[in-house]
Amino acid sequence: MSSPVTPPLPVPLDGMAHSVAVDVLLNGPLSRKQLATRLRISPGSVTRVVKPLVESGLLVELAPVPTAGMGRPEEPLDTELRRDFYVGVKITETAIHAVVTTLRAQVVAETTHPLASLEPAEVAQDVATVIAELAQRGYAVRAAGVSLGGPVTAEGWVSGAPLLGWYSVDFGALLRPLLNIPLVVDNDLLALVRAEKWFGAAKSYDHFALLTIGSGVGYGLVVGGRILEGPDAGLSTIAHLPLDIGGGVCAQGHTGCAETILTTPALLGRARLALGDSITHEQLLARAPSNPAAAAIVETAAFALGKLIASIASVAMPHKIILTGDGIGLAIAGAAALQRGIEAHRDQRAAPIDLEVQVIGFTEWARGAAVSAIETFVVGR
Amino acid sequence: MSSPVTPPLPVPLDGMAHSVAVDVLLNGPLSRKQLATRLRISPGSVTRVVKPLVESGLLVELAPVPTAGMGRPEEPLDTELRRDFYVGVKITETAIHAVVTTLRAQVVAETTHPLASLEPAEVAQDVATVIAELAQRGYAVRAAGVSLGGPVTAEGWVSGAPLLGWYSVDFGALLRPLLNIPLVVDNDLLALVRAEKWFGAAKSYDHFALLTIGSGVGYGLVVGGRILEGPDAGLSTIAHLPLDIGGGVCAQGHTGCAETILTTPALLGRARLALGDSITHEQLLARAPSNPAAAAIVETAAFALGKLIASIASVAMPHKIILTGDGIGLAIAGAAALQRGIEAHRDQRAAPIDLEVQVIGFTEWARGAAVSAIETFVVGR
DNA sequence: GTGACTTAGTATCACCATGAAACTATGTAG
DNA sequence: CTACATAGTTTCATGGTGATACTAAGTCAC
Repeated sequence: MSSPVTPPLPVPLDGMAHSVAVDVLLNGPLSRKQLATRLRISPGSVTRVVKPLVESGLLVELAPVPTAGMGRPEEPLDTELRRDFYVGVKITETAIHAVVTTLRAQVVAETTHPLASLEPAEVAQDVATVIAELAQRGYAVRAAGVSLGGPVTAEGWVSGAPLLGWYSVDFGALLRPLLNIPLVVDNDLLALVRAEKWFGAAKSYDHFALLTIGSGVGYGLVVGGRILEGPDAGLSTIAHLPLDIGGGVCAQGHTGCAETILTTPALLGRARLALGDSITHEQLLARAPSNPAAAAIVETAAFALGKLIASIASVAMPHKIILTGDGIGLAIAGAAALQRGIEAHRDQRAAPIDLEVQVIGFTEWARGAAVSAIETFVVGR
Repeated sequence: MSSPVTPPLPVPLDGMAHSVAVDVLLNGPLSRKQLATRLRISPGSVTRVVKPLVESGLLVELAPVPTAGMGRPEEPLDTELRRDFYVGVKITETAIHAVVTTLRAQVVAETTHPLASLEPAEVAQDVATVIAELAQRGYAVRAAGVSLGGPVTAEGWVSGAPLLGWYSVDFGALLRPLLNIPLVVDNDLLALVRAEKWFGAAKSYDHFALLTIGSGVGYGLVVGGRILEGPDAGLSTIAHLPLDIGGGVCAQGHTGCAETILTTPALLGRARLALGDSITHEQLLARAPSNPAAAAIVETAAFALGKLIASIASVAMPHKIILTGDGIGLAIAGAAALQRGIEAHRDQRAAPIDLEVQVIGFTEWARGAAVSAIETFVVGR
């Protein structure tokens, strides 16, 4: 597992130095003057704090920016992004998707490695191999984040990952000895939330929700700038929210759960009864405009999705809701029905819902895992 | 409006002095040793910070407590509760309910004043009269909190209070000149949340939800120790959450909203169709054990309430849910059905819901308003 | 161009909240 | 009565902070 790794960030950075470094990372480039205003400290303190950060190479001074008005131009400071890199790995039931990112979570390399076995020890070996291979491409990788579908403790113990067939697996303990860099194991959905929160569409929001649809229904919530991380957070219990008394019965015996209506398997189950066994998710969505039976299936599900979004808006009161996941095509094909579903259960006096639909792929999921590492080892939770 | 008022708290208290004063208020009595441990400061700092607080009379030293083990006994510090008092006023469509509380929100006096008119200026006059009368009983009232049903801005502007018929009323501006103490106007439900958070059942929780049923459905959420106070927070938009496709139609044209099922008017509407026009809420609940028609109405509603609670648990993920309000009898009479409603839509892997049912009256609503004042002018938000 | 002006960033210094350490106070155990 | 344990106080050095005066680097008017 050799890789061109130098020690991680010089020192874990004390209070104000940490605040400055994080502010520049997340909102940079920033001049000293801007930092003083944003962090509410005196100009003198900024000078004192910034100096060692520039000397250590963590921050770099950019060329003075020509100001519009009078006075000395500002000298923006930015994070040095060519020095430290991070690996993010998303484990699915068929493959390992890995990316290398900068400290600002920009993807600079990626790879996919098919999984021959789902045996935890073998997967750990495969993940270590993939990380070593990426590091050999010349990136100084400082830490790794690995994500998977299921609740994970801070130490990397997986209580249950149904799609992988893992139960009570201490994946962190399996993988950590195979790496020579710090490792964090995270729930995949929470990792995606972290990416949106620090570097994504929710960067300027400290109160938002993320909802994913696909093989399951995923949900994460950020309030007051903090990600909700209780034991239930990785379970996506929202999948059992009541949406339709006429819905099917879920694996736990509930009637009309979100997961009996919104997941891709649920959609395909209805579609195959109506349109034939061979139909795929894409075909179902494509046929909706012309085929009444397909349209009915899509619209019913999209309407229910709107109800779910309205419920989230009323209960969690987020300022923004990001909707994404492999099954996001439903929200696009059924956009009108989705909007009707929202309106059917939204208080008319309430603020309109700021809903953002995102199409993402494996890269974004893996990037989320990299952000887990950046958050854990650099930004701090 | 004369009242025996001395200036409010000496000084707004700086950082660590404030932390110490608040910790003793909320969790006292506490010895200096305990404060050092809890606030993670050195013993010397505690001595330095505590001294002026005792000298100013805000804190008092209690008798040394005989310790179990060896060593010098601890000398507990407690908040002086006989010096500063606060008034809380809840305005309903029929009356003003007012209480005087200590700094620790213990009710020491209360009164009710019927409202002859709902004209805002006249109500303001009545509130001022009630506050003056309470102050004349010998309590040095430092600040007042007033709560009502509807969204209120920080300055006391009421955008809409349907039960009072107030729309765009600057009640703070009307009332403030009539008082000689600081005033805060608050949403009634948020005020109740504040009382639970600082001095009530949720004191040890920094993440909980409060749900009330009665003439409407009220909802408040605390996450990370902070009360959600967006513009929608006072609207209780949760009243439109979808619970039952077979429910009635609400005033906004939605089908199966929580408010068409759970509110006392909704319950009575169904009961009068089945059991006669004269039945009251109490009678309906009392008859449920023996009368199948009454039982069906109660159980259907309680089941739906359980679904609502499960939805809150899944979406907001609180560690505790407090259920209360004038219509709380439904949750008691229909306890079994409520529990079935929860189980019908709760992920089996999720942690059990810590549900607390509270029976409260006007006193508790008014006390909430007093806590609004204490929070605003003493504890800080 | 030159000097007045404006704004960014730096150097110096007094301040003060903090923790470490030594000390005092007040109890129990033998 | 002495040894000991724990609470609380005093003293003092430290270090992060803002105020202030300063330097740096530009624009603008003439």
